[in-house]
Amino acid sequence: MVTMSDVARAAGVSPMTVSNVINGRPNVGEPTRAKVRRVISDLGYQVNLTARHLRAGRTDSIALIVPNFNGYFGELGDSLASMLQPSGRHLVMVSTSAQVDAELEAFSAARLRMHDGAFISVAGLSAEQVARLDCPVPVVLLGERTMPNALDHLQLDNVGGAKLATQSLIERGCRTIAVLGGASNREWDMPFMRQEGWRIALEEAGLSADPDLIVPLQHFSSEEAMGELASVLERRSIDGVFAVTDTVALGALAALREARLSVPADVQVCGFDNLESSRFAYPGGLTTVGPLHDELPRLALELLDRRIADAEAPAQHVVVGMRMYARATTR
Amino acid sequence: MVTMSDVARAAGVSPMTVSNVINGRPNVGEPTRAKVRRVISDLGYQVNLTARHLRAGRTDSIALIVPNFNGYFGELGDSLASMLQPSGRHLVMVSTSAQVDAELEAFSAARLRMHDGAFISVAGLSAEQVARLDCPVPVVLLGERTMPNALDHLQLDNVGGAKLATQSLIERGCRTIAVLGGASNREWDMPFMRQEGWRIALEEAGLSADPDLIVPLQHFSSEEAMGELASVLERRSIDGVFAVTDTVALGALAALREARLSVPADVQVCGFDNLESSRFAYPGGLTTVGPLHDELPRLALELLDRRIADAEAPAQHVVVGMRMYARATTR
DNA sequence: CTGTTAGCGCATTCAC
DNA sequence: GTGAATGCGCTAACAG
Repeated sequence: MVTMSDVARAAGVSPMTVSNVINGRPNVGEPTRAKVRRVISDLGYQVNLTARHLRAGRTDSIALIVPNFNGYFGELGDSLASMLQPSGRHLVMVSTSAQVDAELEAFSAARLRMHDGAFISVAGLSAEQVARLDCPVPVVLLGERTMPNALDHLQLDNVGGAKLATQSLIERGCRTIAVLGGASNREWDMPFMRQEGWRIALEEAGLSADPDLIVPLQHFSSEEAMGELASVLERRSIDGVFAVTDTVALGALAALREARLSVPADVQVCGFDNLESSRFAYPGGLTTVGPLHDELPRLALELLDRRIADAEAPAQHVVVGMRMYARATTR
Repeated sequence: MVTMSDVARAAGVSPMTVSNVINGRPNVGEPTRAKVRRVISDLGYQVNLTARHLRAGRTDSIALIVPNFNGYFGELGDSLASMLQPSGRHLVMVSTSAQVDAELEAFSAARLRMHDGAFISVAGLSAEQVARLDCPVPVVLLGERTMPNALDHLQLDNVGGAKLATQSLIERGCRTIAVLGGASNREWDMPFMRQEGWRIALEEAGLSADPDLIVPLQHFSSEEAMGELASVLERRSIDGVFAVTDTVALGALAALREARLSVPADVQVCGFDNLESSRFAYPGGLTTVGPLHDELPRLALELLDRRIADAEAPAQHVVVGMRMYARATTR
């Protein structure tokens, strides 16, 4: 491998001058600069980013650490990547496969230090585990869960969004609304918060939040959702489904089709997330709730850049408002 | 930050002994090992992976460099990430936003050297540009394009898959089949190869490959696909659509719905990729072609591990066979 | 079993 | 405008 010293020797200058040329520092004479440039390209020299990082402490990379690459997080990654482009930084996405031990490792100080900053989305860790995290670089939490600690935190309005979704189903005539992907425990995690929104909306409308209509899921996949809703449909009749994610809603639509129920005539469906692909779901787009387009990545980047600029700034907790995207799975 | 020397000093040993403990090397006495372990945890020490990389030349990370995170590549990333888990390696995904300059930078020796190996999916670079790539670590090309060079290369059978898709539409009665996302030029890139499969299938069946039925796309998004197919439907009638990706097919289904055409009665649709979510598309899953489940990531990892084991092994070009997944968008 | 020496490739500091 | 010295934190090779 060709190093900076090799270039320096070939150009008849010191390594430091090569470094100055590469980093565009001013105090190098034009002839020297040109000479060095030539040698660099002749030798095909490229900086060793690892050595630079060790020495200068900068990587120009930002990490996005999430439970999986597909669906919601993939879209988020694409948005963030394009937003980082102008500043010359790179987004690298890392998946924890939604496993607690993989999360702990990916969130470790050692791994975080590989980047200039990180967005981390916690799936399995408890609030206490997150509070114990040692973050050697600026970190913004993209959280479903409520995180009682000193990190910057961007959170979707889970309860509000779920309430909005459920209310719109009620307004459009639903009376028996299942929550697909409801809570399997009492923790304030994503399923529980979205279920809370469902419960509150029902109760405010004078309807009862029937526990029999809470359908917990393990993986929140379309396939699992389809199967679980199918079992519900075998034992009782419903006229609305609030799916806790758009991916889950996709499975719900499939189950309803199998059961020969018409959407939105017999059963109305509302999702959560507003995925790009949801606009193209049958029969003319999935009704769903979500933040304004690109609002979440924009705010996330603002939080991170603020933290990078001032490591001592007080931690901010920002809640992203949700709005309705009424499409064809509701009347 | 606490370094290895800090730990060594506090434990009354040399840095080398700390290193030996951390890396689980055998020749450390049990009492010393225990002592060092205690100090490490007391001080909250964590290895500096950058320094380790500089010194030892190993990162335990594999890069997956792709045009975007969403859809097909997101699914691929999830598969590869779980396959790498057992060997203790981590997948990091990097997006080039499908831009040529971003691709050149992401594929640069400097960036590749940050990892123990890389899977790279070329979107914009020409074969000559790829041939000039300087790869300082093992690299496997995941390519649509035919790449005439010395790198290991895993390629979908684009022509064969497209032919299979088109043949199945013909067998099921289609006579006027549009290729949505066809070629906009004469290069052997993904759209051109899939269009070739379409052309060959038609001609083998004694049908003509009408250029008017070739619908080029720029971004291969559902939205663009929907708009472009809508214009086609305004000017002529068709009874089949071969969409060059499942994402494009989703847009096609939406356009057909808007035009009040029934799928599969009036128009049949076949995609390409077999995305997870395609199984849940209306009306009972999208008919599509794709490799066997996880065959592509499995073969890709085999190629990479072979290359890691033997840098001098001859380059392999592997073509992944395609099969039909007949679902409800065809009769 | 443990310690010493040396250096990975770069950039900060300061001298010329 | 340019160069020499120094060290970021770690580990390979060897000495004891």
